[in-house]
Amino acid sequence: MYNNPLKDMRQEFLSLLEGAISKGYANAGLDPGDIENSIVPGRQGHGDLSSSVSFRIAKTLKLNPNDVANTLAGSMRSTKRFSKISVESAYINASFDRKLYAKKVITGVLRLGDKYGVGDAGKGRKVIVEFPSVNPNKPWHIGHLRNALLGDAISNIMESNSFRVEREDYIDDLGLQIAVSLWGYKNVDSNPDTKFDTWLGQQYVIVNKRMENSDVKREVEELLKRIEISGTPESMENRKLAEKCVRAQYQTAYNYNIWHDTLVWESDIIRERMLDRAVGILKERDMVHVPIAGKYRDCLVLKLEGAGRDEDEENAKVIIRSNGVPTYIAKDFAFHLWKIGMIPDQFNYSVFGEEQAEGRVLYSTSEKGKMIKGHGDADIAVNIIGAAQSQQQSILKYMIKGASNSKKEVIHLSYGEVDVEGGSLSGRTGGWIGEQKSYTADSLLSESVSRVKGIMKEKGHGGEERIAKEVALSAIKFEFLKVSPEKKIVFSWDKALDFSGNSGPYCMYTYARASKIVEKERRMKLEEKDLDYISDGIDYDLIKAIGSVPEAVEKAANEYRPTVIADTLLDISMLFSKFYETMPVLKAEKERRVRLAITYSVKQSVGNMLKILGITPLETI
RNA sequence: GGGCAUGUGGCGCAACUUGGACAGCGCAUCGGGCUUCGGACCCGAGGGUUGCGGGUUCAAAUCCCGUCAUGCCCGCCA
Repeated sequence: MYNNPLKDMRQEFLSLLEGAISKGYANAGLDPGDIENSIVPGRQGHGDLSSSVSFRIAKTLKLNPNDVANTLAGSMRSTKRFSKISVESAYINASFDRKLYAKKVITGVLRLGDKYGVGDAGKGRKVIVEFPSVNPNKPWHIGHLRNALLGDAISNIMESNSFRVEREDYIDDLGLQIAVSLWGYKNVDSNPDTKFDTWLGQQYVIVNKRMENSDVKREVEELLKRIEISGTPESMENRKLAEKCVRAQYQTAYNYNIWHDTLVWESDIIRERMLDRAVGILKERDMVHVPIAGKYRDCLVLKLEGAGRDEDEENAKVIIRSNGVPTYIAKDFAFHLWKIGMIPDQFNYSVFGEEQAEGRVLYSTSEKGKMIKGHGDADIAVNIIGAAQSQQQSILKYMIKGASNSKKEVIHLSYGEVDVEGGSLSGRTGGWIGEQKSYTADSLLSESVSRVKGIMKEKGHGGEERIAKEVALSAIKFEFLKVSPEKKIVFSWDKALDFSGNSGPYCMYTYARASKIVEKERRMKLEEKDLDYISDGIDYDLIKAIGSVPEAVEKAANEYRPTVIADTLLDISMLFSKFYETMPVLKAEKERRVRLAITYSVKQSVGNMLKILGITPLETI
């Protein structure tokens, strides 16, 4: 069911080492972890796996590391999986038996197909991934897009490790920003002349300026109060406006092949009185208090580490304001307790909007829907959220830790903001609008598609819309996902529209070329004698790279880093290009069958990994 | 003032979490490959005191201390 060739080899090497060490150097006092960590992939010409344990042993026992290595290598029992174990500069280098290893990798891919790479680390556990949670009064800009792409990729990665995944989007339909938009909608303009979210976002910038007028400000604040009370006409108008905007935002999401399972509305958290329960828990655990004097008089304030003197502190954290209105973090806290099952699911759900791809259904919390089992109550809650909110998130984590005694995990996957040259993408001041093109996810996609069409034309390909779109998506997604999340990105159109080099289209091209070769072979077969025609060159390097795919998938999940997938994908793609250049497949005679099998394995691995990154592999581009 | 993140050839990044053999890749530059299975490709060359200074270690881009630079956060906003 699962296959992890490299991990198996690593484990076998580990047990060989352990055996030898327990025979000769049991007194060195090594942890099994030390030995495991000493194993690294072999460098060029130094075998396939290497261990540096001898240094460690030599150190504690005051011996010569090279002697230790030789003794260890000498006393390791021989196995058929390793063809050679040698010592070089005190490193113990193990070479795989090429034929055996190649067979294991290739037959694994042939057998598992689309499931090659899948691991079982998350079996029986559920994870909720929250992304991108854009305020419902503006379009997704490229910063939100980064969030969404990360969230989508993380979700796929977790699924590839057999976790049950619920993809969630939190809609913050309360608060000042939406009150401003609603006020504008009622008093300034309600006739959109373009896509609704874009129009509303532009209007928000204009109305925001009017807030400098104190009469307007007062009216908006009045409106805000009414919105926050469930059941008022204003709250219903507000929800309607927000839903209209969210529907427009989801057109963007669908265009990017991004989908969710659940939409959770902040106003529903209030209506369902989940907040009361959450605050109740804080009170039970004695984590909050109400100062009787000072700056925070009559507020419900969180007791931070320096408990007892919060009322003197400048930066105490308010949970409920003196006027009784909860702050954002209060609602987020309640939401998170729901995510990890500390507050039972009492939402009603209804189906939201048009159907998503592949018949997936998007449920939305709502007043009128019905109870549906299966939402919330996860073992791990992953929150994809901008680095600017790290401090807030650590307070949130502190609250959850204090309120819960379960082993459930809340992960804050923080990513660096996306800036544009000389500015930020502020929603309030309209930084996202740009000078000529807006920095929205929509315009990035349409610009990229027309760029791809141009390239296709140059190369004499048809320029089909569907293909151009998927290639453009591959470029955009790969570009964002190959950089570590914590790094900030400075966006420029030149860079964004340059698809050369380490790019999504390069990987797509690999997939298409491999597909072309393999397309006429209905059934891949591999016989024992075919293995003789694997050389010690690029063909074997390719096999090794393919063999490392399952480990990459596992690592990506452990570290919540899609980069690991992107790197492996590039690795295989680059090796395949070299292979393609130097080792003919269809024209080969004796080697034809192995090379076909290798090519098929490339296609399968690359395809599987592209899908994990949210990219659709195409056989023709 | 406190906190978080980042700093790697001209540019964009990888390797840092778990210290291991010569710091990888792409762009740009220069020089090659008559498009044989798809040239959105491949091969070669030049280009690095991994911000700086200490320390730990057989071994440091990686760990520790200090320091500098840049960005962000620190509201009864969300």
